[in-house]
Amino acid sequence: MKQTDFVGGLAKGLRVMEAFGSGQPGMTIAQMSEATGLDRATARRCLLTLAELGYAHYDGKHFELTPKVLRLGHAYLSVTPLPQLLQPHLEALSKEVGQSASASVLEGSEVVYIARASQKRVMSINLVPGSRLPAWCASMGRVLLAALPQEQMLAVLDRSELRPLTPHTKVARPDLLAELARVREQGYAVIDQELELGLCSIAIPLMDARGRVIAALNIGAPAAAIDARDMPERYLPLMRHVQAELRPLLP
Amino acid sequence: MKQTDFVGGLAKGLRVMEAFGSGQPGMTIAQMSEATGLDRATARRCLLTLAELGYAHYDGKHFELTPKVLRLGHAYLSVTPLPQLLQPHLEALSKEVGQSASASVLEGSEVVYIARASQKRVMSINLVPGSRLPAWCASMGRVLLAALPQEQMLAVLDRSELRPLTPHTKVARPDLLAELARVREQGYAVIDQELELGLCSIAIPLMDARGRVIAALNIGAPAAAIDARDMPERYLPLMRHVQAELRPLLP
DNA sequence: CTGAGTTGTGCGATATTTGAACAAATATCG
DNA sequence: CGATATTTGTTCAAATATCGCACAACTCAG
Repeated sequence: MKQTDFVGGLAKGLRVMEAFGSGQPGMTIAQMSEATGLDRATARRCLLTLAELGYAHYDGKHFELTPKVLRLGHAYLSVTPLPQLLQPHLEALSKEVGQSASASVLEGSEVVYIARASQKRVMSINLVPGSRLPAWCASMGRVLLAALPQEQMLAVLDRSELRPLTPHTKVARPDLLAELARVREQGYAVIDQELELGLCSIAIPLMDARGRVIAALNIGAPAAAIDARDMPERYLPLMRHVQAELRPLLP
Repeated sequence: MKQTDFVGGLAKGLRVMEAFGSGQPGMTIAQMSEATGLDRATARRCLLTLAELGYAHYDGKHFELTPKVLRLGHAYLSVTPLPQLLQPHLEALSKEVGQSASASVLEGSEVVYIARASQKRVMSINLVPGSRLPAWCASMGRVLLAALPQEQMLAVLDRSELRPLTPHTKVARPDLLAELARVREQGYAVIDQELELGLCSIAIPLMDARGRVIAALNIGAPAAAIDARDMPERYLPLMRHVQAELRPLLP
């Protein structure tokens, strides 16, 4: 890409907006400068611009994002067919099994939730469209990684920080590779409290009409409600049904 | 605000991102230029920058947003206490009454959904956090407008396009003012298919510890399931309970 | 009252926006 | 169907705005 085809101000402003996500609700200019690596003067200008446009609020000391930023995510959700198409299926599935159902896509080394029907909260973190989890230790992430060409899959693992999140987390690379091979083989992934204690989940890939994996579908349940080993038998048939139903609808 | 404290490139880029929301999933450079009023060259630079940063995808002809933009909305949702606090209450409420429950705030002349627990789809439009509806004809909007100082409330109505969305929509200004006065009086608003045929809803304001109205809570139901006139009796007690529970928790 | 930390400001150097002109692609019409 | 018209995408140099630094004003704690 040509040097002159890049709008630096936009890139910096987006850096600033993302930086709001990690930290306290209110950020001062200096904190923002620190968090983004931008010059203080630049961070200040970006923040003032966001405030002027109504994306942020400034009380003279702290800046915070306003609900207006939701417009941006909404600009994606409302015109992209995939989330809209999935949502009713997730709701039906969620109701049928009495557990939360979600769909996500792979972005870099993380899965991004694009639709979700929640039944009850079992995770400490609140998952909404836009939430992100490390791919290597989430059920949908495993499914999506397993669908990648070997080379890309390994590249993602290389970039990931394989750190145990619970005592059950598989972190050894050989274990992970074996697990991913098994996932590719059997067409589904099961996670037993690897991401968060007390949470099990099962995921399958969603293919488009040409057979390319474009998203993943999962059901999450409290470990207290069901043993992870029973999840395939209990949930897979329904999930496969949704998978088959959606396939011809995806372009 | 000082002229030099404004980053034009950021403002233009955000205009571009929002413009994706209204239209087809894929936008050409010329369409974007048209939609934003930016010069074609500028629109192109913004789009290429977004593509370079991974917020958009470019196939040589059409640009479309990627799920990465969800990060931005998520930056708001994940650090703002209000949506997080509300979500579990909405889910409990939704489950208890078997209908969808939502929360929203006022932004300009629109309500923005900040949290939602959906039970089944009754509206043709898919509501998610970030969705917007005109305040004057939505139940939560009426509640939030009624809480505004008279002057601001009138200003919002002046800016709104009072167009009937269904045969039931109240559009006459005197009717609306009388309705808003009643809403302020009784502390709740009921909408009977004014926004969409077949949809009824009831909303109440959510106050913070100091009594300021900061958001609204609603329950939406198909007109087939319940007569709008029965909603207060059936749903208000539970909603008031949530309202009272939340009030001391809101800063 | 000091001093560390933070915020606001002015300015030269640098990078970006602009608008028109050109090239490529697509649509229109005889 | 081919030629012309129209739209679209791209390039370039001049005009303009931004960047980051250094410094001043301010705030808050000890």
